[in-house]
Amino acid sequence: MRARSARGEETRGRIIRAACELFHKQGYVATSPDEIIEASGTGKGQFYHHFKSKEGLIHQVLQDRLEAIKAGTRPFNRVITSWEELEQWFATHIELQKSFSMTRGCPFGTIGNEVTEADELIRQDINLIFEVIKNNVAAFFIKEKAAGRLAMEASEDRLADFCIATIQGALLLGKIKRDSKPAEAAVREALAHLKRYAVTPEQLSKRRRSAG
Amino acid sequence: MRARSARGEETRGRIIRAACELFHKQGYVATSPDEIIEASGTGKGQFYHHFKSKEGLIHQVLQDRLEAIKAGTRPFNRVITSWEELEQWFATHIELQKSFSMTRGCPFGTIGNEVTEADELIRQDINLIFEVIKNNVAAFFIKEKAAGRLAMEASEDRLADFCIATIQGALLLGKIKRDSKPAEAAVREALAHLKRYAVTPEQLSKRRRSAG
Amino acid sequence: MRARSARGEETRGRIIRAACELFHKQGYVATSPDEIIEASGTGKGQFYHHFKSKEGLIHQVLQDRLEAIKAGTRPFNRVITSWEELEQWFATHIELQKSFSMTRGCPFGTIGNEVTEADELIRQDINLIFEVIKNNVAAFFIKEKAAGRLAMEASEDRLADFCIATIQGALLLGKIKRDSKPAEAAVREALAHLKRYAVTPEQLSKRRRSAG
Amino acid sequence: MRARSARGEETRGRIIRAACELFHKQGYVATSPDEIIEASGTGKGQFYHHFKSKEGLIHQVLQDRLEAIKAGTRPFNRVITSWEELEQWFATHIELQKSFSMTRGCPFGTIGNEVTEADELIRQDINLIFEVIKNNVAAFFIKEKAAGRLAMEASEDRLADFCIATIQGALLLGKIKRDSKPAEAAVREALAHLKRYAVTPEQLSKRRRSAG
DNA sequence: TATGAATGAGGCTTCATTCAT
DNA sequence: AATGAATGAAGCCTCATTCAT
Repeated sequence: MRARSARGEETRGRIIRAACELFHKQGYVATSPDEIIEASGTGKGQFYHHFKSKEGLIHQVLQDRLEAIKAGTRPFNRVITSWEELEQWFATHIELQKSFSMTRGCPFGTIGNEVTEADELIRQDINLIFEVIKNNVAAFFIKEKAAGRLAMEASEDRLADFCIATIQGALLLGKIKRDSKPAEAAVREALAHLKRYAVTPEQLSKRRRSAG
Repeated sequence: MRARSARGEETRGRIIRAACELFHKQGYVATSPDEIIEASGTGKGQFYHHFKSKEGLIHQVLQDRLEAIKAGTRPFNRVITSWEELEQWFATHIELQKSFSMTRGCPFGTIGNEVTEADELIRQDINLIFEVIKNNVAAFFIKEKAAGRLAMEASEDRLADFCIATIQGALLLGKIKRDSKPAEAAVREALAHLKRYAVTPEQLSKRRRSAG
Repeated sequence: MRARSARGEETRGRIIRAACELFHKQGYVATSPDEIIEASGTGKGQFYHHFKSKEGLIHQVLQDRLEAIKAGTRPFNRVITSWEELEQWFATHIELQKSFSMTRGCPFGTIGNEVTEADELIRQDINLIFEVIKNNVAAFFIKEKAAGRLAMEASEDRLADFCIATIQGALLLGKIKRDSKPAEAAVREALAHLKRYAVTPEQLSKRRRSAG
Repeated sequence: MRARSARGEETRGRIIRAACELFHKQGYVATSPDEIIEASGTGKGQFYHHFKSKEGLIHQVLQDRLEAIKAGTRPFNRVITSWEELEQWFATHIELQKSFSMTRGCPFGTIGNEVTEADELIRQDINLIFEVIKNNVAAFFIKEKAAGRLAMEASEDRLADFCIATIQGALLLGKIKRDSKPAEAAVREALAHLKRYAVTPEQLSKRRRSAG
């Protein structure tokens, strides 16, 4: 594939960023190409030059986000290596929400919530993003289990789903109530639950001894 | 105020029901008055005869739902009197979702997720609905605690928020994945957590003895 | 014709008064039956019970005004018997306009200005009203001339048209400028003109002497 | 700002001209965008591409007229240099009205008559147009006075307001009566009044001699 | 690559009127 | 006489997209 010109790439990026911001703010259904064009400071033709349709743009926006998530540079998708970092993972989401005065939910949850049976492609894009995020969380539990620091009865997969569900639900609650407390309460309980699966060093050594 | 004529009331009801169904299916942003009019088999003017605007209709739809919830007749807002019923409360939500082939989320979560800063009135309506639902869940925990069947350190309020968040997140996840398993996984973990706060009869009698 | 019931007559009157006020404020094109119904505190059916259509109502409103004008009770259509009263006739119009903070024109001029070729009936109603008003003004000039107090070369008819035109133009100007000064300036010049036709008592006695 | 494409400019012009004609014929309240679109042979979107709203279009139409008036090319806003031309100024208005079989008033008066408190911007546009027209008339009186050909007691400003009011009133009367005679009568009286302020050459030379 | 003109379907709402009670 | 439900055309405007330059 021929490399796009720097100029074109920049315009494309501006459109994607403007769209991303607007989708987070008001969802994609409520966001019109005109609004994105206006916000990105481009012309009408540029929009359809870079994206074949509004749906195509949404796809590209999500691809873009997926890449960023895979890169793992953002706080909420950094590799989790400790319980503390898991705690931070939850906290970061709520901090983001607070930074918008509790008026927005999760950027991906917002989009996922909007999809209908007609938006199958978008659903798959969102699904992929959630898959990657989930795998990141699951990886931590897998690693912990492998190290014997997680109770045998814990299902890493289930715990990851539980994490995703809790944070999504917490953010939705926060947005609906315009209040961070219920979101924090939910997260607190979720963490309490997760930590019960953690095997402490003492338990671990005792277990090893008896096993030995 | 004099009672509305049966004729008008029926049309109004048809519009509300059609709207409710469409909002659940595709959200209120993506639903046009025309679509509701078509679905309810009314004329264009009737919509604006009964509701002052689309926003007004959304408000009425939510008022209507609120009344139904307060009445407590639907499975997901019936009074919860046992752990089994709590479990059922979670299950009912997922059953509803399954009945729509996992293509929809929670009717209220869907709406709540769509609200922007411009829809403050709707946000408040949704908030009220969640408040009522939460109180119903919280009431169970309060009752259990009063009976000494819930650990002292459990916060009934926080547990209720946790329940709401978990089920909302689970339904959203289920919709995005078009799969009930992750939703069920999340709910299973949530229930496991909640039950840890439960005090078993044996524990209870032991505790009473030592207290006596 | 059977007399209408007092109750019905009252509703009819309320509608006419509300319509009259709204037509003056914003013209009849911009005024909807709904608005009139709302302002008169009636039901939808009453409107079409008393008037066969919006146009029919306009006609009735103008008939109503015509009667009032013929009765000659309002300041701006009282019989004019002196130059002072003519001056007052002009002033009254501008005072009315001032009482609405210069936001409205003449109630009849406003309607007359709106008529199109499609509103032939309304045009005739308005025409009749202007005819009666004009005749009232003309009557003064006729009386003055008959008494020898108006220059022979003055055409009573033309002067009356001139009065109507001037006051209508003045009120329109006042409304457009939201300022009474230009309206007053126009009226002042008009009066200056009219008075030049007046024959003073001295001129009159001199003329009589020479004629005798 | 870069010049618009010839293509766009032409469409825009067609819309403005169609609107102008319709506003004159039936006022702006009674004229719908659809009607203008139809008359200008454009598509629906073009209307809102070129004008931000119906009100925006009205504003542009008036701006357009204002420019034309300032340019002074049309008969009714050409520079007035003699009493004969002033007479023509009045006559031209009535001729225009006659060309429409006495079914229309002044294009600007019609619009000015329709404005309500909600149309403040339009009112200001119309006001500006009347200001320019008035200044043109006033300029004649100012010039005449400067040349000593106008009575000292004449107020140029007041006379200009008087001219505007008279012609507006005359046109309204003409439209309401569908007859040019009352309008002509009013104008004839107005001119008679104005000419009384004129100082004839004989008076002028006599005055100069006595002053010398 | 870039601009914005053009298109027409559709979105939300009001209009004027008629009908049933 | 009175109420308000019903109707569907129309009003103003935005939408998503394509086309011409």
